[in-house]
Amino acid sequence: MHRTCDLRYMRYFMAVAEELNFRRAAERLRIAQPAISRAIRELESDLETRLLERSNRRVELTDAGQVFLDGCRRVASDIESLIEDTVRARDGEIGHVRIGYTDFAINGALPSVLQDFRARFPEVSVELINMVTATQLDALRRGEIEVGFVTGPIAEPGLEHLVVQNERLVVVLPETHPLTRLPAVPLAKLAGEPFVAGQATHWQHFLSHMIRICHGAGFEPRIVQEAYNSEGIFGLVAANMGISLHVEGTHNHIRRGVAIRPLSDCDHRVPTEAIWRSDKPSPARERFIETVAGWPAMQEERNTHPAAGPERTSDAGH
Amino acid sequence: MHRTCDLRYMRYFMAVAEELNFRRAAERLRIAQPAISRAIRELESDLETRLLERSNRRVELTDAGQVFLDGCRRVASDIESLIEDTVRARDGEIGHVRIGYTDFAINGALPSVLQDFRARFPEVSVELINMVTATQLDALRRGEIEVGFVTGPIAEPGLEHLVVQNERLVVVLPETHPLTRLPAVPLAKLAGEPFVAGQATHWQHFLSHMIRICHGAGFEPRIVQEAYNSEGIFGLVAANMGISLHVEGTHNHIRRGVAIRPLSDCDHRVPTEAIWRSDKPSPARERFIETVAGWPAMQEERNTHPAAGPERTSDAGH
DNA sequence: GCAATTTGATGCCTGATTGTTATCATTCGT
DNA sequence: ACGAATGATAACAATCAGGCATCAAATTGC
Repeated sequence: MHRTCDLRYMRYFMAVAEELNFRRAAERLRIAQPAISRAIRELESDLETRLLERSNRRVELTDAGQVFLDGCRRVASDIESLIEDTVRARDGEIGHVRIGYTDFAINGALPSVLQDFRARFPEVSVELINMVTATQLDALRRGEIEVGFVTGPIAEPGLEHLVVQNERLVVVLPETHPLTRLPAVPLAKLAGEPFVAGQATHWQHFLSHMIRICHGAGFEPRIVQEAYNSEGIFGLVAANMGISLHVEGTHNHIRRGVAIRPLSDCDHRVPTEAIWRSDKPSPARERFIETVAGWPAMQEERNTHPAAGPERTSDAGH
Repeated sequence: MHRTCDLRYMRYFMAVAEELNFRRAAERLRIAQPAISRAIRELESDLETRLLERSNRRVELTDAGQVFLDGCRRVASDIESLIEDTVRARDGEIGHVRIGYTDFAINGALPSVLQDFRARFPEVSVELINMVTATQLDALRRGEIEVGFVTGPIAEPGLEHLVVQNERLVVVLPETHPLTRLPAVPLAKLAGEPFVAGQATHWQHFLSHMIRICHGAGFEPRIVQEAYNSEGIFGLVAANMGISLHVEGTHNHIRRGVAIRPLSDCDHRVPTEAIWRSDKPSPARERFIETVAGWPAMQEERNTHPAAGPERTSDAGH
C-alpha cells in the first residue's frame, strides 16, 4: 500500500492538525469521524512515521507531524495557485507571444499596439523579432513566432490576417535633387531615375508594390543599388546613389540628407497585416490579436478605408 | 465533481505530457490506456481547461497544459522532498531543541557536547537559554525547553536524567587572603569566614551542597552577601566581601583579584545532570540525549567515578 | 464512587472511483 | 486501398473511501 500520500488525506491531516481534535476536523470537512481516523492511520503507515500523538483525550503533533503539516500547507497553496495560473493561462492572461515585425510595422502602428497589449496583459511576455515578410512567413510555418506583422497582401492557406496599416507611398529623394522643389511628385517624373531598393531576395513583397505602380505609370524602375533594410535604403539615397519609394509611415524616420515627398497622382496603398496560423491557437496569441483588432486607431482606419480596413478573415475567404 | 485535482491524475498527466502519447504513457504507468484517457478528461473538466490538443494522431500541450505541467513537476518534487523531510524529522535529523544550562554546565562539558551534536546533526537547530536549576525545572514542566543542564541530584517524578559532570569543590578567595598561602585548604579553616554565595531563592541546589559540607566540617557558613550568578560571586570575592565555594570547572574562569584553592579534606562532589521529561519524546531531543550519553569524555568520567558516573535513569529508579 | 459524556478506534456495509477488456473511428504510411 | 497505430467509449470488475453502529478509555459531574 505504498501509494505516495494522497492530496485528500493531506487535507484531512491539515484539518486534524489545526483542530487537534478528530471530531471537529470531521465536522469541518463535512465527513464522518471514522474516515479521519483511517485517513491518518494510512498516512502514518505510508510514511512509516507517527504524525500525531493521540492518547484518547489529547491530540498533539509530533515533530515529524509539524514538518509534514508545514509541507502540506505549502503544497496545498502551491496547488491552489497552480490551478489559478492554469486557468489564467487558458484565458491568455499569462503566457508568452513571439512577434515578428517589418521595418514598416515598427514605424507604424506596432509600438502603440504593443503598449496597449502590455497595459492589458502585463503578465504575457512579448518577444519581438525583426524579420522581413518572407522570413516571417517561414517562421510562422515553423512555429517560431505566433504572430507576424508583414507587408501584404497575404493570401496563404492556413494563415489568417488583419490589416493594421494601409499606407500611401512617398518618394525618398536626395536633399539636393531637383524634384524636391515640388510639394508633391507625379509618378511619371520618376521614369529614368536610378532607384535604390531593398534586396530582391528579401524585399519581394514591397518590391512587387513598387514595380506595379511604376508599370501603372508606364515605366520600368531602374534599380541600381540594393540595401538590406530601410536604414540602408535611406543611407544610400542620402549618399546620392538614387531615389526610392517608401511608405508614408516613415515620417518618424527623419534622416539628414534625405527629403520625402508625397506622390501627386497615386492612390495605391501598401497594407501591413498581422498574420497568424489558423491552427495551433494559443490563448495569449488570441488576446494579442484581439488587442490588434480592437486598437482604437485601427477602428478609425477601418471607417476611413472600408475596402482595405482591418477585418479578420480566414484563408477560406481568399 | 469539483474535487480539486488529484495527485494521481497529476502524475498521469505528467506522463502523457512527457510522452505526448497516451499508449506509451499508459505503459510507463503500467495501467491500461483507457484509464489515461479518462483521467485526462476528468482533469480537464475539473479545471475547465483544455490541457492537451489531441487530434487522433498527434498530442500536444496547450499553453495552459504547459503551465500545468510545470506546476505538476514542482508539486511532485515538493511532495517528494516533503516526505524525505518528514522521515528525517522522525529520525531526529532535522528539528529544534531548546536547552537550558547553568553557569556550571557552560564552564564544563556543555560546550564540547554542543560541538559534537552540531557536527553530527547539523540540521537540528539548538537554542541555548541560561537559567538556574529551579527555573529549568519549571521550564521543562511548561514545555519551554526540551533538555536542562542542572545542578543535581535531581529526583523528580516524570523526569529522567544523566550525570554529565561530577565536580569537586574549590575555595574562592580574595587574592590577598592569608589562606592563599596554602596549596590546599582544609574545610575547618573556613569556619567563621564571611561567605559570598548565590541568591538563596535561585541557587538552592548548589547552596544545599555548600551548607551540607560545612555542616560536615562542623560549622554553619555565615553568608554576608548574595549574588545573582557566578560572575557576581567572583566579583564580590575580588572586592574582598568574603570567600566562597565553587566547582572546580571554574578554572576556565580566571578573574583578576581572585585565587582558587582545592579543598584538602573534602571528597564531596557536585553533579551536573542533563534532565528531560520522560513524556513528550521528541526525535531531535533523543538524538541530543544520545550524544550526551555517548560523548567520549563522559565515558571516561563513568569509568573514573562509577558510582556517580553518567547513566540514564528513569525516575522510577529514584 | 459511579453514571454520563466525550474522544478516538474498529468492523461492516454501501456507493463511488479507478482499472481492465473489448471495440470503434480516424489517420497515417505503404 | 488496406493495415497499423492512435485515442475514445462502453461495460464490467476490483478497489477504495465514506457512513453507521459500536467499543474502549478517559474525563466530568453529581
